[in-house]
Amino acid sequence: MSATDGDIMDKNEAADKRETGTLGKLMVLLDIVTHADGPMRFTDILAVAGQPRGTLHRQLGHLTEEGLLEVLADGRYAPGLRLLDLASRSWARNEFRLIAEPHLNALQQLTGETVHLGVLRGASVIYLDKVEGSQPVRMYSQIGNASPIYCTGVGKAALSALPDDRLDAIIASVSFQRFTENTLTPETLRREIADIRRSGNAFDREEHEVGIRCVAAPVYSEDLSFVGGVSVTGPAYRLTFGRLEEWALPVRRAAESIMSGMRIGLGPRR
Amino acid sequence: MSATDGDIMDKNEAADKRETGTLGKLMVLLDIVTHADGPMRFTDILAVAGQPRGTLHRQLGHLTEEGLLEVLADGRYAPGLRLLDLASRSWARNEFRLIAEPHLNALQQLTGETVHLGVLRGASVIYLDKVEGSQPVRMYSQIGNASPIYCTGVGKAALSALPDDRLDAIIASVSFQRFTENTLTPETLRREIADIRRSGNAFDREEHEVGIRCVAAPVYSEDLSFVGGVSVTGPAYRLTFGRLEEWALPVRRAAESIMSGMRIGLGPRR
DNA sequence: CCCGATAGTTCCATTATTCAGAACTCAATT
DNA sequence: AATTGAGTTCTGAATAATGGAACTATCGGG
Repeated sequence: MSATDGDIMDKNEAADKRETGTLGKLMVLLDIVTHADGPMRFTDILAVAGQPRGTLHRQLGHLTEEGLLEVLADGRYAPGLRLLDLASRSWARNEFRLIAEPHLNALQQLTGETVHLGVLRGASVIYLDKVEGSQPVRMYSQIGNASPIYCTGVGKAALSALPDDRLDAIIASVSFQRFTENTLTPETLRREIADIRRSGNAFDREEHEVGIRCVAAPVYSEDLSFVGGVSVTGPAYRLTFGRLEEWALPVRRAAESIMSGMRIGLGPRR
Repeated sequence: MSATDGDIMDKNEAADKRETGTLGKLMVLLDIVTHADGPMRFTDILAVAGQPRGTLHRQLGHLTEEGLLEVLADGRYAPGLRLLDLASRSWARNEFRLIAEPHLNALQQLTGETVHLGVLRGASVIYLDKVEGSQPVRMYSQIGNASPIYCTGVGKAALSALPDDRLDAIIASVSFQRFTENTLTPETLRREIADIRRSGNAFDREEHEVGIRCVAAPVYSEDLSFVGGVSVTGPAYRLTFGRLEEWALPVRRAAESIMSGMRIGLGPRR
């Protein structure tokens, strides 16, 4: 009851209001640089960071010394390699991923299509793992990516596991972008969530990308400290609606296996 | 005058002496947690961090709020998902990786084996990219992983591009661990570096992992702001010594293509 | 039920870092 | 030579981090 209660007291959980002292300010800078289209010059960062020049200079210096940023030969700043090292370690040892791995492989074997494991974080889904059919994993091609909740199978599956208040909070906080003709709106999303809760499966019918469909099922821990989903994704010509229905059960089964694995693997230590 | 002149005169650039203010202290903690075998309790961290409890508590709190760490249901700390997100962004836009990608693919097509791109960072090699062959052989290699310099093809190739003083400094700073019967020692490494400088190719003859061999070639920018290498890696039964020789040239060619790509892609902006 | 031990959290005066803005250097332009 | 733009360094003043101790919670016996 202590660590988990992500109480919904604040509606304004906007990414802008941070209260993490010095670290928070530095992370804002790191975000600016990693989110940019390419390397940024000092002046470019200065313009968006809204900090005095002297201050910014020292901050970037610190980030660079720690390897979180890198200074290119021309003086521009780019994300640093230290990030890759940190991430690869955190990925390799992630408990949820390790527990899910065999089940993802099994599901991949069964379907022959790409299998994803994603987790809800804030109002996005972050992909924790993926098992591809013919081609092996291109690690960061997808893993680590943050994707919208409302138009991915995993995202919708995850949402269906949340209590209504948290669901409402998230829907309210997201701005719905229309990626394809089928992309949901807040209203249609709510209706779908109700369906998913009933059937146990979420579908993505070309809602994010034309030609891509998927079946997903929610995966969550009892205390909702982990909320995510598994999915099978593939091209529309292979994933006919019949196929989607056919694989709905196996996907659900995989999700359940992962969840029981989590109870065994994580439960005893509480 | 003492505070400012942080000239590069100090030889003792051991990883312990950081001068990055508050950020440095936090990064030490982040390293502790990401390098651990598993999630750590508060007290575990306290023991190795050597900080007062109150201080440590606040620091961990800040790291957690920023998503760099995560608190599990039982209170233990694990690396946070924010790291994955940051890394995936920095990876996707990495200039060197983007320039090298097509050449890595070509090399993979030609050889059918796994191709790596790695970069020197301090006394380790960090893998920036990997293109796997169609037959997945499970081996220790992952993007973002930091591996030892002295027993990987990419590592040795990278070393060969360095001037002697930097080479010496690195060799002196590394503790040589014996992974297999063939793992090099400081002396044999120096001899090999000389060979690599002459021939343009580095080899790994089961020096890191039994049954795994590789051919590599150095890739570096003119000003040595980028020092790394490309390699073709595979199981010993396929990568006979004859094969290694046969692929030495194509690997060198790929390295050269990447370097000329770097001159075009990165040069003009300097 | 109470005791002691272990684990984690909060408080607050002290101290060290960070801050902001101006002054400075350096190089490219006119 | 003078001007602009880009980046770096310096300073007292403001702020955030520090560390020690006091506090709470949880657990395992006796």
